[in-house]
Amino acid sequence: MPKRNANAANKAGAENAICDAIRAAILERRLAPGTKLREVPLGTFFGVSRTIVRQALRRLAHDGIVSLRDRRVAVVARPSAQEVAYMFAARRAIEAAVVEHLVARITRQEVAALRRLVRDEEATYRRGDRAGGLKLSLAFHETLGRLCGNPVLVRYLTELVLQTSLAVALYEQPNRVHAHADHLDLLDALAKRNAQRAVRCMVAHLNDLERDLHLHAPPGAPSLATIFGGPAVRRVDAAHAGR
Amino acid sequence: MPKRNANAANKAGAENAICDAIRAAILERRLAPGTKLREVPLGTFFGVSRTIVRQALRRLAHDGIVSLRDRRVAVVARPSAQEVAYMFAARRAIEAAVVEHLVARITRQEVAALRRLVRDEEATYRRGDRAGGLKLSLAFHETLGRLCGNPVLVRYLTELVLQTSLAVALYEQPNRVHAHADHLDLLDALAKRNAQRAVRCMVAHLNDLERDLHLHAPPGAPSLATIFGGPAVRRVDAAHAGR
DNA sequence: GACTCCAATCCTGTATACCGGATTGGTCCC
DNA sequence: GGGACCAATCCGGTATACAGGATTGGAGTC
Repeated sequence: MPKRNANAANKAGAENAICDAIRAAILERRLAPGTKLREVPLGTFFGVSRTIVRQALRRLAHDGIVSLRDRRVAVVARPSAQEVAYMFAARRAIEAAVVEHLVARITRQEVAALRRLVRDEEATYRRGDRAGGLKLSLAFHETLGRLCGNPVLVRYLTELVLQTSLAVALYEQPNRVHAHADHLDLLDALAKRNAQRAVRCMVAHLNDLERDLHLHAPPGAPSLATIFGGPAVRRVDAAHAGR
Repeated sequence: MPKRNANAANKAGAENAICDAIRAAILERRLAPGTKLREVPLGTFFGVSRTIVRQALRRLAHDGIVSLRDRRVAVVARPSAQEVAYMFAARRAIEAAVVEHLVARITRQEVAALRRLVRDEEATYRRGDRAGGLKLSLAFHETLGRLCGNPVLVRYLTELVLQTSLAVALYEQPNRVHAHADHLDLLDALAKRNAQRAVRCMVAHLNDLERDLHLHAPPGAPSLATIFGGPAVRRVDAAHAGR
């Protein structure tokens, strides 16, 4: 919960606070792609000057979730279909590496904990809480990363998970169902230390995720169609049927 | 060549100029790990204020080649042995992915160009120009990245190549010989579209590179031993032999 | 003679002032 | 009535001023 901490905030960590708040807001779909991020209002809200906000925005831009065109207002990134393809390819590479590392070093306890996480995720989805389920799903991937023990891979993975999350927000099909089985299959392979199968599971899982996006259809406009629930042309056609 | 462009510089690209200059200086071993990077002198040299310098340093810190402790002067990063191990592991993952992508899409012309590059590198080394050879060796890896066509992977690769370069500067053995054969083997496998062999070549190549570092021995001090050509203790012992 | 404590200086962190381009709303013209 | 031009305002880019912690050289003491 991004609480207003105007005067109580320690100056030092303010930049991290802003970054975290924006990252969280993106993950939780409270910040849609294309949303403007003005420096002064953000600074006022968090009780710091533009300097700090600017640093935070720069960092987020480097992480690929904020677009920082010259002399123009910063906006939440709206990756093109092409860019989404690239980031999924990169994510396959990174997560495959994570899984390979993990096969050698994961413990029974960790597998058990992950299984619990997946079951929790499944239950949350079944309960109809899509936002919560999504968050747990991401937590699954990030936990895998942390367990693999390589901070460099973790950094890249975290970055890509965030960007991917943005991509999903932009291109997802509304009635999509999340495949929980994928995660369990992967855990099975990990538990049996079957590297090839584990990697194949992970890659297949990410392929599914990507395939379920519809990367055609223009994200050109700020997705008015998404806002109003369907292609605007339909409605106009219906209203002015005689034309 | 980082030329002083104090007044002639366009303000806009100054930050990039600083980043590029520092990156180049690190690659060419003109900036040793641990070197202090003070904001004011840099700003004076490049004809901009601390604001720009600070942004550049921040970016380089994000890229992992500058260390930015709080309230202290920025320094060129000196990765620990542990961190070096992590970055090599990550680099193996990324470059393996690059090679895998490349197998499917590389053309005969591109292979030929790469072969020329390797021969050039070999000749440069043989001529005794170690700096030039190193640069061409890095160019080989970056060219592979660019040809693979995925900008995300290229970004990570570039980052890791730079960091690795820093690691080599810190831990290399002075009498090391560069193995040119590795690159040619890799090109062979690529030309024959043998993905498995190509990946194995690349991984082996990076393993060799890492193994030839001596990651023991303290990089704790700014490496006085390196500066004076040998372990300082020896000299002291020799001078005060009776003690 | 060497170690420690202290003060002057330097350097970084943050805020803010100023400049110039982008944006938007109004007005004029077609 | 619609579209294009223009001006006022907003907003981001850069430099700079100010504050506080780090560093270093010197003086004092054991």
